[in-house]
Amino acid sequence: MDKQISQAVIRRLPRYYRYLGELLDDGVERISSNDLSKRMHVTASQIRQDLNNFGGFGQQGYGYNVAYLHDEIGNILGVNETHNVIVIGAGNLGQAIAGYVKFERVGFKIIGLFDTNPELDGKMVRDLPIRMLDELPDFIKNNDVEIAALTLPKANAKSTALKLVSLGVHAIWNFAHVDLDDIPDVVIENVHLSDSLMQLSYNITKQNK
Amino acid sequence: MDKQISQAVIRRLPRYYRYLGELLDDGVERISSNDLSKRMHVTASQIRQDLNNFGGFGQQGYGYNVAYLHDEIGNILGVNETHNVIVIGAGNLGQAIAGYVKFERVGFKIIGLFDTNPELDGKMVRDLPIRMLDELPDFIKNNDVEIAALTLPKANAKSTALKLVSLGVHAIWNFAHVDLDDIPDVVIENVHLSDSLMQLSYNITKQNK
DNA sequence: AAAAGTTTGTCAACAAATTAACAATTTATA
DNA sequence: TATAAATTGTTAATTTGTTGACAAACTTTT
Repeated sequence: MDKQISQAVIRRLPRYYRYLGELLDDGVERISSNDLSKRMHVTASQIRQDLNNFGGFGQQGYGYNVAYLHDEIGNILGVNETHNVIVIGAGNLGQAIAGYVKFERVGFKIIGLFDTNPELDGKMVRDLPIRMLDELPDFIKNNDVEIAALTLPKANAKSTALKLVSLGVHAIWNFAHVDLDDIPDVVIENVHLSDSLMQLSYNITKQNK
Repeated sequence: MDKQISQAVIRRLPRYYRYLGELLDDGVERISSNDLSKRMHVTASQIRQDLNNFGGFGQQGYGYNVAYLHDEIGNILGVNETHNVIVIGAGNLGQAIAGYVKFERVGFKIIGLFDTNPELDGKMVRDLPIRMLDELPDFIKNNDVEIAALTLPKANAKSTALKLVSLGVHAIWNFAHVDLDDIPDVVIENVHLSDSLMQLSYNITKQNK
């Protein structure tokens, strides 16, 4: 058992989830892989192949029930449970991420915001106080922190990540532009805005040739 | 000619560029694909294969000259020229992106920040005034705007993107969580933070099984 | 100056991912 | 209720991407 699912498939799941959510909002009850493929600009075959990694959610001659499939993918992604999140680095990006998780993302709850700058100590960002980094050990001990978003300069990212892991944080959502992939016992998701912007730049440059 | 380079390769280029930049900062003069592969945790074969899509930058028996290769990849990515950027949506994320591009990314210059909320009109974000969206046509006419970062609610994303394209913007860096891939004559780079967080969630959930 | 050691660029082999095809099954229609 | 149409799950074929291998070319050592 425990067939290994490729990251290529995992990367597509949130997109399916998003489209199914929209269909749900639009009151669509059922959809075939063919119809969905047209909306999403992917092949129907890929949709069926992807979904079948996790089980047979459809029915021949009928298609997929939108509400059911949406919920099932939600389960697979783990967004039907709540994950507590703290943000390390209360700069612009940190505050933006904190606000984003708070207002937009069900399944995630933002419970703490930390920084090293003493001038920010106690300052409220919406209804969360900015705390100093030395409060981290106690805070994590007293709260069930699952995910830490790292929105701080790359110089401090690695050491902070190691500290977080040693304190019991299971997952890091890394916005610092440095790779954090050789840390054991933790799940890392890198968001390299820098890389993304360069990819855009490449595609512009290519087009102008 | 004009061999099509796969997106898999393009996605790796910024990472090479980043590592080469660090080597450069550390004063390293030359590096072999083998040494680089160990640092980056990829195969040497992949590095050589990737680079050779664009030309023979190395030399047998010697390896790659760090400064030269860094510069060449910079050229390929188009980050050795300056691209003007405007940000549409002056919320937290918009301000964070504006600040990020301004202070961190050479090759990109942030020249405008727009919003629809009249209360924000004229407010300064660092040294940039927030402008109203109806100033866009004139602004774009008078400035060489290449990239627009979209940091606004998804409801307005598509229509705003279409408007931007009709005004002559070539590229969109899209942070709204909606796909903007069926717009012609424009290069789109989607940054779906939402998808990224769900991938993280999946990997946590998977690990707990 | 010759020999030994490195390391690239590239071709070939292999692996992974995507797409196509279709039998089995269900739904819809007559 | 029988027939036609639709659509999945799954296997097979194809395409794409990655890794291995090695001759050719360069660098370093003796």
